[in-house]
Amino acid sequence: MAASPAAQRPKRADAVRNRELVVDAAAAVFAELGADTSVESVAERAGVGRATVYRSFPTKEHLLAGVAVQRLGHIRSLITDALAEDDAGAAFRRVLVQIAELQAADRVMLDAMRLEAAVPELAAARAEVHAAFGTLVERGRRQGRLRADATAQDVRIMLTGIAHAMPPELRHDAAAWRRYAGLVADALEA
Amino acid sequence: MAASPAAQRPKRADAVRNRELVVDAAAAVFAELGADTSVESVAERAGVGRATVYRSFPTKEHLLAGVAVQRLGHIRSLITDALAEDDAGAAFRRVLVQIAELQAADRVMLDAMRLEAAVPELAAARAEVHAAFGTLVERGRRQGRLRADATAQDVRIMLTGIAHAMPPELRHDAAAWRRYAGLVADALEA
Amino acid sequence: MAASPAAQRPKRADAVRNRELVVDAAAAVFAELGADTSVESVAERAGVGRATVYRSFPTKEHLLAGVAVQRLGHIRSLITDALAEDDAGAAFRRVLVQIAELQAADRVMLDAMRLEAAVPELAAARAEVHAAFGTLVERGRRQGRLRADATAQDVRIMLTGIAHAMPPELRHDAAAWRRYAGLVADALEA
Amino acid sequence: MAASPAAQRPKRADAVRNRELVVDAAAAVFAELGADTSVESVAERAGVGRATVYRSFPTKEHLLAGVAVQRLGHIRSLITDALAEDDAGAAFRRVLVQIAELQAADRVMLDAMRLEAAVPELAAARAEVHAAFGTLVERGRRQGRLRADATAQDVRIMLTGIAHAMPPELRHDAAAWRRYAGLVADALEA
DNA sequence: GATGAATGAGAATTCATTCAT
DNA sequence: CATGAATGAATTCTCATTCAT
Repeated sequence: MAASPAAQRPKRADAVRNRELVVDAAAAVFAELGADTSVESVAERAGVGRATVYRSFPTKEHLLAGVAVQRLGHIRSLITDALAEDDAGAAFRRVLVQIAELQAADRVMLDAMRLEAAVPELAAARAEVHAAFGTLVERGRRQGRLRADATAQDVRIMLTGIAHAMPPELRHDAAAWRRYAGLVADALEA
Repeated sequence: MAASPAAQRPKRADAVRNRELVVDAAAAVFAELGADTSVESVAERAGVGRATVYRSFPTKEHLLAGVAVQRLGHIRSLITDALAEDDAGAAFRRVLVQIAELQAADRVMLDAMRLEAAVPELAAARAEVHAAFGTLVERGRRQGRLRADATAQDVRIMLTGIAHAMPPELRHDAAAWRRYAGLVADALEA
Repeated sequence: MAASPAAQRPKRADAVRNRELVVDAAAAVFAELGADTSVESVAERAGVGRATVYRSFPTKEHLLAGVAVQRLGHIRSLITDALAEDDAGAAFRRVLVQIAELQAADRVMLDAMRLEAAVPELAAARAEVHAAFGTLVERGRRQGRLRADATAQDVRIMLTGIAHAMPPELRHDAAAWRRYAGLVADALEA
Repeated sequence: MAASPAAQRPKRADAVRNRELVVDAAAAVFAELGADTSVESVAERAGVGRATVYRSFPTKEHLLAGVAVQRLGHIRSLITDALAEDDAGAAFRRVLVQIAELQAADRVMLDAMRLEAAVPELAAARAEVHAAFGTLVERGRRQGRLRADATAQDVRIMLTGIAHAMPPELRHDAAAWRRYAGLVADALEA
């Protein structure tokens, strides 16, 4: 019965559409050229004026955060799916691969991770993913599939790290990604 | 046997000294504040004028490359030492830890790694380290201590990646670094 | 006798109401924060959309002029009242104080005064006030209460000037205002 | 024997010259068009690049302050001269006229006065002028030439105020300025 | 008729790099 | 040779104003 918190301003259809256009463009541009690419180029890619970007995102930082939130949402759903599985070890390994594939060809996440959580939505999204991952890792440990000291943070550090260090020619090589995800899994398994 | 004087530019003593001052300053500043810190601040730290920096390095990119070359030299010597050891497995693990410690609190290397090898010295230094690492890994494989598909590139990707993804509060935590180096070693051991 | 409907635009009741809402909001906002505050904030204060402001005022300049006209109307009525009094000297002094009080805490008028009279209503309102003041001063002179060379313009320059130069901590100090109005009167009295 | 405080960086001749060029240009431009004119136009008037302005003045605010300091220095010396005179009343009146003439055609000072004293040199210059004026007024009061409640602040408020309210067509009319300075003197004399 | 969205034109500021002393 | 000065090219962000719902 209570209105959903976001329902305060139902927002016009075109505004919503443009916001999405912008986030997608930002995701693409930042992924390709790094987070210090100009807002101008994001606007161009989105096919809107520079100022339109600023309508949806008061600051470049917010824009970056917006991209990160989107992506974290995706990751979150991957983990949720994995939690529905019985075999925690297999699920863990699969999620790693999926995330790795997601991050292929993408330089955004780490830049976004360096952001102080000045943007509340980003902090929230991070916390959610971290919690979900925590559950997944915990289950793996309890089933004896992961080493006792494995943490969600380990996963994050290693995976996002690899994503960043990946040389350009391997960025789109799914097999390579699968292999590195596997190595990480190996490192963390009991 | 002597090269023509003009071609070799024997370089005056103070020029050499200044070059070193500048590289060291750049290493320090970039490590602390990231590679997009201004050339001005590097000059200031070095105690020289801005233009003096440009005398030794025609471009900011060259400066960054200079820092990377210095660092790669250091890493190279670590590997060389390791190659003198008998136990390839132990040596490998130790080098990982050493490198990890080197990279603690340092944001330069990855930025430098992203550099296209426009600067020849950088390409050379990279190749050298890569080769040395290749030898080390190869020995480890032959001794059956590393998995058959382990490569020098794996090490680079995982280590530098972790260095970048490391959250600030762990950056200076040597124990954490040792732990992650260990995880990488675990992942690559047979 | 009735003008053609299109030419006169009899204006709907709500349109009129909105116009007033907007002028009042503009008066408040500009007084508080100066004339270079955004149209957006005026709209917000008025509780209407930005575009609604532009319906009543084709330009920000017109909006500023609107505020000035309103205020000049007020001043005008003060002078009219004064003209009904017998003692021109006392009346003059009283009006000065009243105007001073009006302008306390208000940064609009001078900004508005700098406006070229591109807006006809503003020119008209100015002329009216000027004329009324002229009459008042003239009477004072004829009664021998004001110096022979005193003009309405003197009053305007000194009063609005003081209003602008008044330091913030005195802006709301009615006693200080009364004092300065008195000084101006002293300067202009015979 | 001690080096003068400013002697820390003797500054190159061309730098000094340019700084003056810039201040003068700023004084002219701001006087003519108001303090919200772009830095660009100041640079253009000075015949230098925009960034050159920023070399001498880290901020537009500093630039404005610089202009104000220059002007306050001038005013200060006028007052100092006046203090050397015997007849405080005449001296007072003369200074008012001189200052008025100085401020003719100038919109800067008031804008500068609104500046929070974020720039220390400005605060100092203000304090100095204020103190000197205080002495002058005090002397006038003691000689019975000025009213007992006259203050340096009164002078500042009235004079700078008038400067601001002066209509454009009178801005360059020295006679008008003399007249208004006289009115202020009248207002403040015993 | 009213609104929120979109936008182009600036504005301040920073920085890598080149030049005159 | 070394330096500080100068600069043009970007970059982030703001705002008056016009448009589509």
